[in-house]
Amino acid sequence: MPASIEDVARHAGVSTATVSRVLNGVDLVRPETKSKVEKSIAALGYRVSESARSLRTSSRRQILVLVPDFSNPYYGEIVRGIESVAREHGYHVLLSETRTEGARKRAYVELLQQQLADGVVCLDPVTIRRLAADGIVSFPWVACSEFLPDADIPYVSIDHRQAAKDAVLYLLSRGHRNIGFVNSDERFIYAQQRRAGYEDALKEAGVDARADYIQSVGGVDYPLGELAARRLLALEPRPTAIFAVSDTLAIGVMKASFRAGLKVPHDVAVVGFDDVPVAEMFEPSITTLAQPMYSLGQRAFSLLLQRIKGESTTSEILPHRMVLRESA
Amino acid sequence: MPASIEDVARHAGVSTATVSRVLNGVDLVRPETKSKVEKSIAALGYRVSESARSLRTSSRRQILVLVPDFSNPYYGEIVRGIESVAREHGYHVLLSETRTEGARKRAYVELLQQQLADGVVCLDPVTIRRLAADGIVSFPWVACSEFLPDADIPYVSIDHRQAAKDAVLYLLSRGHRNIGFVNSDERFIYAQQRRAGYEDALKEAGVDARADYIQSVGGVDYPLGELAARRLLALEPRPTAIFAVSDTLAIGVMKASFRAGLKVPHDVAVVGFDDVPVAEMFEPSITTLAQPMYSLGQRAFSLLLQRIKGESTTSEILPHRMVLRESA
DNA sequence: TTGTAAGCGTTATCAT
DNA sequence: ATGATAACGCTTACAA
Repeated sequence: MPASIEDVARHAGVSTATVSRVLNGVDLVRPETKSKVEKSIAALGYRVSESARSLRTSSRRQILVLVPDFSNPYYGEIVRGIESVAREHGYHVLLSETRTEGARKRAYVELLQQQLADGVVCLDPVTIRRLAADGIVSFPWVACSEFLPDADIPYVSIDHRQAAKDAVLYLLSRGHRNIGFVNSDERFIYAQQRRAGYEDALKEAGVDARADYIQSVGGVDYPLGELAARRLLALEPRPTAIFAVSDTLAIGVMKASFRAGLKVPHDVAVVGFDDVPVAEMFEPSITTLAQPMYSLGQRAFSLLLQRIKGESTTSEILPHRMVLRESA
Repeated sequence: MPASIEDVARHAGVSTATVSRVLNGVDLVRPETKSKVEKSIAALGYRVSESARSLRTSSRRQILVLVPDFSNPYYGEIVRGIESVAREHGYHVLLSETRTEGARKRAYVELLQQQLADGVVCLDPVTIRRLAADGIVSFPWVACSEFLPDADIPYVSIDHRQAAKDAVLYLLSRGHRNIGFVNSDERFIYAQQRRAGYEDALKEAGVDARADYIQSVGGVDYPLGELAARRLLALEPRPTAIFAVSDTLAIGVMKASFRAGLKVPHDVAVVGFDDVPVAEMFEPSITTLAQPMYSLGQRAFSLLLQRIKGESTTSEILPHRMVLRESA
């Protein structure tokens, strides 16, 4: 049996109220009393029961992070950011993967029904839409990376449209006119915005957008990138450059290009998105749009904390950055 | 204010004990009573307070997973396995990254001092050693992937020695005699065992082991793989094959090889370890030793659950598998 | 089959 | 500056 606050109180010859006071560093406690209590705490190896504290304060000091895919380093970096600042504020991080619809549903129900977390950072586009559609607005949650422009839900993200435009503008500046676009799932805002950015750049350069140059494959897994590239490379005229909305897709695109006997960037230039760690290591190394994943996570938690405290919040757009490497 | 069990009881015209009974599906409750209660629960939108339940049962139905690096997909897969079966058993997963010594220390202290989790799955070699050294044995925890052979701590892992031997045997069978070995940190058991496997294979083939063919670089980050390769490739005679103890290191090795103007596998064959998703996508695709990451995670949780329940447990060795691709 | 009530370990209000 | 004590919402003997 672990020591309770009462054991400490008895040992120190004070009341539990006093022990609680030194525990929480609130109110005035006479220095001598305080050190007496601290000695007893040490002597008994006492640790406060988080469960009791949670019940009493109705706060778990935990947040839930909903992640589409644990094995995607993009999300890993964001989670790192979230955790780093959560920890600073005494919060712990509960993780749920929403890869499958079943998992997503369970997570959703738990999120709403049990109060095991004081708030939620949601990285999953589908769940974000669902939360908004269900009008979940009193519960403290924020969107990160993906978001809803018009809903009243705080988010942290980048300017996807401008970022995509930057990428395509770069390709145009290198003389490319036939530029393929590999998108994930256009139901998602980030995907819509990146597509808009792609089209913005083309229009600005006076280049006609060809519908068949746009491949939306519904996800960001490697094989989907290969699939998109196979389709794109079969087109006439064949694109001389391909912009993919994630590094994983870009890798798939390159793989398919190699299989087709094409050299990157000589025969087809490839630009990715995210700048995950492996982007620098791939052969050729990947030219990509870097998102500040770690900061995205940090800011998302800060926003969430404001919501938890009931303060008003305002969404944030963080800067992106184009990283020039070998693939384009 | 969310409805409490008392509200439900009042609404249904029964006692809180009865509500609790239908909540937990225990004891006999008359079907009519049960449905009456269930109606009230639905009507009031009642959800049990996990905090109160935790306090009462002194179980949080949460486990803590200590992970060296979130952005490494190897750990991501293991965490997925852990979470999948944890969820089946009604447990939630708390995540802490132990990348830095500071984070590691904090996590360690929290692990021991607060009872915010019913148990721990530890993936971090350093923390595993520390827990063992500190004689933490009454607290329910298990090691996963890394482990301690002689300590009395349950673990799930693979036969690292045999796996490494398999890899090197394969290289030998392809005619290689000058085989470099890139290890991470030989303070860790898995690293020691893989090195032993490397030496076993050499000995079995009657090939002399050269000390300078072994590079221990202290970690598995990409740049460390490049570093190791630069050293190895400067040797005389130059190794014609390199076995690295992780795919990330293997990728670094290949990168450095390309930079040195060498072709893989023609000039230098490369074998990795883990079979992370990108191993198949790299150019050339990576021949590697696949670990059953997902199963590792699943079994680790199962073992932990046994410990939590106070049942006796026995460590498990899961099968590995060599995956032949293009790099060797 | 159901109800009563004690108690889990805190925090916070009100006295003193 | 400190103490007594009432919650917080649940589970579980024990009683009925």
